[in-house]
Amino acid sequence: MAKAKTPHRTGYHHGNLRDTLIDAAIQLVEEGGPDNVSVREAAKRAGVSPGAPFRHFQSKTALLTAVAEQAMNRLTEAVANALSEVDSADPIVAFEAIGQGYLEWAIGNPTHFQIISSRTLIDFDASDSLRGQNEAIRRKMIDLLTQAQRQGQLAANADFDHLVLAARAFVYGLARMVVDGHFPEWHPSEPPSLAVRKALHLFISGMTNLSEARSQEPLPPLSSGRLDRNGQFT
Amino acid sequence: MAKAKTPHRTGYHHGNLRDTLIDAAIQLVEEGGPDNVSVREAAKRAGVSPGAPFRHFQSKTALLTAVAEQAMNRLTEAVANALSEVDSADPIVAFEAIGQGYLEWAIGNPTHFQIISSRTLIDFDASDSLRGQNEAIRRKMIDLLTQAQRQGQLAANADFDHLVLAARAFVYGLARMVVDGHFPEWHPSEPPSLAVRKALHLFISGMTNLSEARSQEPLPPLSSGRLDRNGQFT
DNA sequence: TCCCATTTGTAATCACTGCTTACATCCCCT
DNA sequence: AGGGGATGTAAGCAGTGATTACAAATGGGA
Repeated sequence: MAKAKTPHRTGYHHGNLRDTLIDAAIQLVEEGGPDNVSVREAAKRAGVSPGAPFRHFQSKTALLTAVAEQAMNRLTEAVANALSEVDSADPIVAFEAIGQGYLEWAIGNPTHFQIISSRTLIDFDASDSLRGQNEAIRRKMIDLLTQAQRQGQLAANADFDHLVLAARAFVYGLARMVVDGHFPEWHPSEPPSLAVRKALHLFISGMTNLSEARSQEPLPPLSSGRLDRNGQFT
Repeated sequence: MAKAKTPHRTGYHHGNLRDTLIDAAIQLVEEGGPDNVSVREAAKRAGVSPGAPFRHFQSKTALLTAVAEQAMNRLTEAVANALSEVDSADPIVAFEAIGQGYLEWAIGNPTHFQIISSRTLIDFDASDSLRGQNEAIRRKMIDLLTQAQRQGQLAANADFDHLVLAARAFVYGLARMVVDGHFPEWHPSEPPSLAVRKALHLFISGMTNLSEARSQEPLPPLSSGRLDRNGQFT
């Protein structure tokens, strides 16, 4: 946990308000999702006036960004943990483990997942930490695919950029479906944690068996009509 | 558009406030996303007092649900349109077209996509229309996969449930990545509309070339440690 | 040791939100 | 013609993020 070493409130001054506010915000997030966080309530829980937090955070967004950074640390940790438990030299197995670790964390921490995935609740671009950890995961994925290619598990002309994009989109989509509550409509018959593992395994299987022939076929044309901003074809 | 046939305001009564409010809400959504919608502002634009909308919508959620129903109509239309333009008997081509139509609509109408995908802004379960149209698309996907199987394009023991789940997750994930603004981090080199098409094609290729052997391998084990609600392994 | 600038808190206030209640007005049906 | 139900208004509640002027505590230099 975000150890807030509070040196006892001395009366007027709090002592460690910044960290205490982050902890309060985390608590609020866990109780009722990102929308349950209000600066006032965080201040109240820290035993402080409603205006005090703004000495430490320029805005509510800044507070939630601090929460996101902690959440991202834990996600990175979970992924690293999943990787370290792989007892195989097969890079594809490791690749799948990343996805599995990501999904387990997202499903186990849905509200934190929502926060790090949002670009309206937090200021992602302003955080070196958030951008850096995200990029680290992406690099690891590319590394593993490169290894797989060297070992002949991927076609020599495999399209890494789109492969990584596809893998990320797939895992992100699964996580969001669970978190957004879309599972009842799309897969009611099984607990999400299990269905997600099976789907992931299916995806990895498909990825490694891409025949060069079909994947090199020309793309189907765009729909002839263009979409206007109301979704109508014109 | 949601033709609000307004029979002239007679002075006190509005005449067609319900539809007018929906239109105003749509306008607000298009201007600044779902968060830009406020009941008061919709009322103001309809030229009516702040309390009036509550005669027609029990809550803000109910108003947004009405917006979602209109958006869903257009999504269904876009998908149907994409399907009708397929000039091939290959069910896999049609399957890809559904994904392509979905993605084009989502990218072209990001805020409407956000609304129909949310389960907090709207009351999805309470709307027969929303549930029905969603289910119709899912059925169509299963139909096409069934045809593909009959024609030998999918393994005889193909796992339809998880295949449809995977396809849906993949397309949903791509759409959300675009809409949520994750593309700069994951695929900065290309316009999303193009990258998305390529990734989709890659996914479809992988799906149809699933070797039975690998996809029937046992699942890798769950991470040995369990995740607590803070994302820590215990 | 004292002093004062800096840091960190308070109090009051603003504009905005969703929503409710009591009351006014108008339309339509008998 | 008139009354009942539908639809609007006015006023107001509690809660929000954020800003401002002011007060208190802290700690480093003389």
